[in-house]
Amino acid sequence: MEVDKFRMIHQDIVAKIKAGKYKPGMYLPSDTKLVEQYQASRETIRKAMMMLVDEGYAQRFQGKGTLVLNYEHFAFPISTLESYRELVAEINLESSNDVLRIKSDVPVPHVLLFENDPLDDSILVLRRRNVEGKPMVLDYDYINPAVVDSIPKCAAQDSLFNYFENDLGLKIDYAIKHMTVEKATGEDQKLLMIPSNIPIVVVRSETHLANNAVLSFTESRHRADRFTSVEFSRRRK
Amino acid sequence: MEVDKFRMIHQDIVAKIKAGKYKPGMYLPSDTKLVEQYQASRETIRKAMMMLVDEGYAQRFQGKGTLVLNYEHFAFPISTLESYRELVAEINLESSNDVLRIKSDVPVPHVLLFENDPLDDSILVLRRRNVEGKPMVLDYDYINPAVVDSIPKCAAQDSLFNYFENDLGLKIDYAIKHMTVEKATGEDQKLLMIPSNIPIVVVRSETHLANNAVLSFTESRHRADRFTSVEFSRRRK
DNA sequence: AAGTGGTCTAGACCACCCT
DNA sequence: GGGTGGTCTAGACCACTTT
Repeated sequence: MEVDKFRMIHQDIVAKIKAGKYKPGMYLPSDTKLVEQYQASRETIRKAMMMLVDEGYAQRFQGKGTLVLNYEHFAFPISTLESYRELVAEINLESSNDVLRIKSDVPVPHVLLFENDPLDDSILVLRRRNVEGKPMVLDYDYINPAVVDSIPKCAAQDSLFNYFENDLGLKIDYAIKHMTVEKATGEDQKLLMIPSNIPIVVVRSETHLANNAVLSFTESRHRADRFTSVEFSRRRK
Repeated sequence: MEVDKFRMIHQDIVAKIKAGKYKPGMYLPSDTKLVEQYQASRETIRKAMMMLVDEGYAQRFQGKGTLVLNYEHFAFPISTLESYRELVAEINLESSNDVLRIKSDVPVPHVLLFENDPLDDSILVLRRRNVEGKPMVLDYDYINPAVVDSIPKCAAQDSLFNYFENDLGLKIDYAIKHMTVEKATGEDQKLLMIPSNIPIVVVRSETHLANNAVLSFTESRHRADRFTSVEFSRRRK
């Protein structure tokens, strides 16, 4: 799948960390050794290493080496653009997906339009995410009909990200996400089966493709009492 | 300040974007032109450009050029390791800071210890952040006494980040942040002057230095009805 | 002194977009 | 075909840590 050398090296090392071949607290082989091992130039090795550092897998020390960190890679990081399926797969949670509505020609609610992006009437996909059998999240996806013709129910059932990337060949690139905490609406209470006093963590996002076109506007509504997010952040100066 | 060439170039371009010399929708000069302009090699130019891309300032298109994006750099991104002062300064909000408590030999609450990091009794700094005169956030900082001897009140009043980085010369590197939504405690209600039905966004973090030592454990408690977070996220594959 | 990572270079080849 | 960005190389010099 991966064709670039530095990506392959990165993937290989991540796999070895996950497999426990490189454990937290250990030092990775030095750049020079990796140059040997992967038959690559040092800058290529460094590119792979910098990705590990960015993701919180490792930390580099001048004169010493590259330390494997013990940051746990799980639990809903809102700033990482990953699909729900990828996330729950990583934490080994049992989860299911109810497709509650697929409807064309739906206008995008005004609150979701952060910028003045015009968008024709969208395709709305409403899904409920259940973890361990309990309703956790409502996802309202308003999809750009100029990019995607229609959504087969099985795609929504499985994973929209998968459908967009693998079936349609779209390249998802970045998103801007706004997070707030709001009171549960009547629909929240009904669909998530919660009392009115449980607040909702609302994440509204605008997802763009590599060609910068808007793919979708999404509103994710999480029951706040079960919501957790873990972020790894590096200081930028 | 900046000594590295690629950092200087990056800073220079960011400054030009902020000054409106490069506007959203415009293309930046090509790599080749920037090589000329800054008298640098192309890889050095690319390093600076990749930083812009990571931060959401720009997007690169093969065969076309580097487009300036109109992502707004403001509002509390919880995943960016920035100090409160840096953030509010960027949004031009009037804000103040009440130092409510500075106390030594305080044990770190158990909920803040994500990993099994042992830490001697810490220095607790409790502050209240007010925006436009209204209490918004309570910050409990439990600082590692092995790294920092004591906290002068004026440092807490101004900015702990500033004090650590500029006065003590510490190099802050990364943090792991956990976010949840919880009920307001009695202390929250009293200090933030809110009724009991307003929930609290709680961000618990563990901040590390460049030498990987733990600098502090922090618990930030935001009144949820005023909390907003904006994140820029790129897809990693 | 030897080994580590951090930066920078000059050059190469490729894939892509436009005219 | 000429310009753009994406990848990769081989080599250089530096700052830092360890022996």
